[in-house]
Amino acid sequence: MPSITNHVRRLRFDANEMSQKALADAVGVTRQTIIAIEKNKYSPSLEVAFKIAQVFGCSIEEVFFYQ
Amino acid sequence: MPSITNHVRRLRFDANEMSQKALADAVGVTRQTIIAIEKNKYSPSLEVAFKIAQVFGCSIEEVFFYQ
DNA sequence: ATTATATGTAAATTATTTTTTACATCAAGT
DNA sequence: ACTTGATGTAAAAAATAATTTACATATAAT
Repeated sequence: MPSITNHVRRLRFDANEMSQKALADAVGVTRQTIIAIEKNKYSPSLEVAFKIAQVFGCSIEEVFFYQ
Repeated sequence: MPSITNHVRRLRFDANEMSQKALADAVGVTRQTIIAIEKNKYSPSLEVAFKIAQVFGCSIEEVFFYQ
């Protein structure tokens, strides 16, 4: 139960309905990792957070929200 | 060997010579975690990254650098 | 001289993140 | 009817992050 929320799913749909697998491939992780992040099962490592933000062309703070 | 560098040590000295322990306490981790991050032994979790940035009053991107 | 604070290093353990594998349902297209 | 792609769920294993503990050196202050 992480204290960090995120807009990954929203951003994924905004990004031309990008699929979980497409995002996973773009980021370089497995689909399970994307699912876990979207479902807030845990929050990602800083490296994965950077990569996700990069794929969506925004800053970490625009994707992930602390508190 | 993380592909992320950081300015934690620099920011710590800029912040009135804040000690490793003072930063660790402010962030809510142990001194070993701060040491590991400063020495680039590994990069922190997203949560710890957010807290460190918060302590220094800046964004994650001003503390941590991807690539 | 001794106390206190800051830093350095190291190693074992615990906790968390990520991968791997597997199978399920649903909808769209052929 | 069948195939394909997208999503959902689950659980074990592997990888990485973080804690705990311990001891070392150095410097500054009393």
